[in-house]
Amino acid sequence: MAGGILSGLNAAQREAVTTTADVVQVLAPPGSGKTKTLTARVAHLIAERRLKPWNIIVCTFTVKAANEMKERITKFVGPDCANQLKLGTFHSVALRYLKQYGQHIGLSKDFGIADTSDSKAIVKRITKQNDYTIDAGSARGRISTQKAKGIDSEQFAKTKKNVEQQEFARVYEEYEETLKASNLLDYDDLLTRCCLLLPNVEALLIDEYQDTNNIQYELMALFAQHRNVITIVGDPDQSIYGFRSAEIKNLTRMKQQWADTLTINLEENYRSSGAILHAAQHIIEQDESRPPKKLQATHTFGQRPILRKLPTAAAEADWLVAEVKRTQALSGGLLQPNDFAVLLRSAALSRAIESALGREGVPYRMIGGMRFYDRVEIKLLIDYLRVVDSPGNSEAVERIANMPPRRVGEGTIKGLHEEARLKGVSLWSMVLDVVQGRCRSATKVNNTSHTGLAKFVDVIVSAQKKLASTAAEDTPLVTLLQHIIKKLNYQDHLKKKYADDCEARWSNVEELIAQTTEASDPQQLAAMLAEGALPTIEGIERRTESVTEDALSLFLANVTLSTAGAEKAEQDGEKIQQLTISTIHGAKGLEWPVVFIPACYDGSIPHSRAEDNDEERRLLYVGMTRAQALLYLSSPGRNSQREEASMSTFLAQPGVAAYFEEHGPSIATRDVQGLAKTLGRESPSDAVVAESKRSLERDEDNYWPLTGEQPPEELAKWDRGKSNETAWSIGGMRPAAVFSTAAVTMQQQQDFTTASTTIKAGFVSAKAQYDDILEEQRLKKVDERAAQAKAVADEKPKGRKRQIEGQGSIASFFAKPSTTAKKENESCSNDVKQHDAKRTKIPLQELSNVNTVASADIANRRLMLSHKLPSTAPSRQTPRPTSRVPPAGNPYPFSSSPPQQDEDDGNPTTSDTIPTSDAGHDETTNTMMARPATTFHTTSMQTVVPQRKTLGMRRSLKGWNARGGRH
DNA sequence: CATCTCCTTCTTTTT
DNA sequence: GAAGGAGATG
Repeated sequence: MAGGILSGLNAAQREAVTTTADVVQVLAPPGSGKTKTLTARVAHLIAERRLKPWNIIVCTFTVKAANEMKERITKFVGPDCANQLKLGTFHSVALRYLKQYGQHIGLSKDFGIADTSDSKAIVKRITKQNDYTIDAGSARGRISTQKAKGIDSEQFAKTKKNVEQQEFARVYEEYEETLKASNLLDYDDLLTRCCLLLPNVEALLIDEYQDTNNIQYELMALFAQHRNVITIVGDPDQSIYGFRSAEIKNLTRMKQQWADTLTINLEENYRSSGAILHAAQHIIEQDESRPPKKLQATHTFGQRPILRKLPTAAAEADWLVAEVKRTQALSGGLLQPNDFAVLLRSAALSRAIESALGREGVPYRMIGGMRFYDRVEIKLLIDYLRVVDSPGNSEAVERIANMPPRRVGEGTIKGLHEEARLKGVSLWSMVLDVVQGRCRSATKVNNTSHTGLAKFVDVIVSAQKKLASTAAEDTPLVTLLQHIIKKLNYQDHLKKKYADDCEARWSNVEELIAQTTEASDPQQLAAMLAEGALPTIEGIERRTESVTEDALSLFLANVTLSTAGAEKAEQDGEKIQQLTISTIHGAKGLEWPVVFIPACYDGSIPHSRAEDNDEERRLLYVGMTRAQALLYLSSPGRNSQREEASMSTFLAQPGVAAYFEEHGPSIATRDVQGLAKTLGRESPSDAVVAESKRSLERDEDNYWPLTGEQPPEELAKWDRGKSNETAWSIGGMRPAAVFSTAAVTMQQQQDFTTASTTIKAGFVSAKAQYDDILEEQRLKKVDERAAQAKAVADEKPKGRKRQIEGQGSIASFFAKPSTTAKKENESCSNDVKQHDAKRTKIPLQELSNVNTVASADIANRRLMLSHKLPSTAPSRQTPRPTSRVPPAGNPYPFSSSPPQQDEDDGNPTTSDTIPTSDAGHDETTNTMMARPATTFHTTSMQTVVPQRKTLGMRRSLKGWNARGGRH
């Protein structure tokens, strides 16, 4: 077993996995096997240290990372064991504790989670009502910041200084009051409240530790306080969540608090080609305040990354798509759409690219950006469900009371809401009173409004009845949703309101139905409840509700905490090959063979509103280091609003250009072999390459001038107006040159006429000629740099350094339990004192006692339910063949392993291979909290739009095409 | 009083 | 493309 856990790990990784030190910091730069190390450590703790999985917490920052983590751990320990881990995002782990034990800190079990729109609406109402001058948006941000620091509204009010701060203090207080009245917790509350619970476990592991904020740090200390077994992995260079109050300082803070912290540095990169790594390294080293760090490439130098100038955002998108097709063809199918990712600073930049992809028929999917649940047509239905679940949520009630329109106006609703607030009741009960004539409202409600409200009440009440009367076996969630949809005449409403794209919107609704269907599946349902449930603790009461109600509120909680966007599509059980578009933030922890980072202009990266340019630089670094074999950066001379844009300062620095090519690679046979090696794949035969090459219009990146100007063909197009014939098809280039006198343009012109035959532009032939020499020089440079880096590193104790053993200042935080032995099933003393009245302690004793009993129970139940799990588990007893079995072909090498291990075979069937860049797809198979949110799309996407090539969920292509055509 | 339509403005990153 | 405002219409 141990051999299995450790196989494929290098010395430093092994040390991190097996160390007996309790507190471990693993500093893991990009591609150094961070996740692999963390998952192996979990497996080790279970297998060797005999920790019980339910006493281990694994925290990640994103749902995606949680899913991937779970999948990988499952490979080590099997699904049953993996399911018992408390694994998830900080927020979801906290949620589980709160749902279970929240009553001990005065939370009712059915609290809801306030999403962004709730918070926004609340703050806005407060500022408007009181005529505060403070901006609602920034106030919201400040509240979050305060909470992340652990400062509650009372505390803040005490320290208030100037008038402005007093005003903010009032907003903060009122905001908190409103949440309380509505029985809501916001995202930050999940963490702060969980801190009051003082949960206790045996081991805690945290991924992407550099992104923790103060509250999360506190939570970490609390989770771990009993045993102090903490393993974190992180990398200060990849800290990109400062806007969410992440504190890189938490790394040193941790070392101070636990003086015996063992620090392990991972220093080998198994992901990227040397050329990419060097370029990225050069960028990150522009930050002089950053301590120098060693990062050794293990791959060959490969292709230099590309830094390309294009005239406009639209041209950039066209060029990008052309490069995708070109590299795909020239690699002879070595690269598939799945291998490509477009990473963006902000989601809004995707439009031009989506439309270009759509035009060219390249299938793609979008991660991040507009979330599925945030789409108006979906959000509305979710709001209905939320109100059915907890009518006390006045924000949701206000949003849906007149939606679809029932002739109840803004004035009426706002009036009632205000009146309700003054009376200290919920808007819902106010509305109910008015409709049922129980009391007269001060607000005038005319007849039409009254009937409108009555209709609204009817929808909710009848839905509630439906929910109460539906047995668990009867798929309560779908039934409920269907009921609401019917009552609202929802399809008609969509038709009326969104005449032009109502089909797309309706298909989203069908998607939602499909999701709730999945979530209503008795197995899923039971699993969801089991996952959510922590072991029952004797003597501590747990409110039990009806299964159906539990299911609804859990479903809604998952919706709020999930980032699910448009996801995978399958056809005939095969996953469709798709290019990925993602924000850089959303791409953290992932990797692709080919990465494009377009829109590298000032104002985008670094973003014009960014406060911390160093963080923006790190963001670029994170983006660049996602690439394995090919990396393209580009910048348009004009942004999408046609304003002038200049190259990102990070890339315009002197010296940077040396790390980049100015245009896409020629991709000769040798290059294809190089790519294949970096990716650990089989190199295609020359014949195959030659064949696929034939489909190409041009086999070099020589259409767009390197200067970033428009090519003559484009000018000719402009000249001719809206002809949709392509320039080359009519040989109409004669007059075009007149528009430009630039030599480059002329050359392009020449080159262009012959590009499809033999003559190449100058830069191409030059490149071909000197290729070998260059490669040699590069390799030399790599060695030099490596030597330099080594010299620097050697000044300090090499690699990891061990710090003094001994007890630090843990006591400064909380009392340490008397027993510290780590024997299994140890029943520790009952007398963990409760000296902090504010905190409800859940002594470990209870957890472990109960766990030993309840766990068997849970294990059994899970055994039964575990078939939903992917067949990626090591077991051979593959469950029923689902369409989710990973495709047999085309996986990616497990990039974070030392190369020698899988050097000789890029063979998909090795247990060490994993479809890495496919992570999004594989989300389906994960059910961390039986997350229906990420388990959809397999069904309806294909039934609804089976024919479409573009499977991205944006529905705006029409508009853009129309606009594009107008030029 | 409610609704519709047309207009402008603004779009960072995530739980 | 979405949210918010203004102004006309029902």
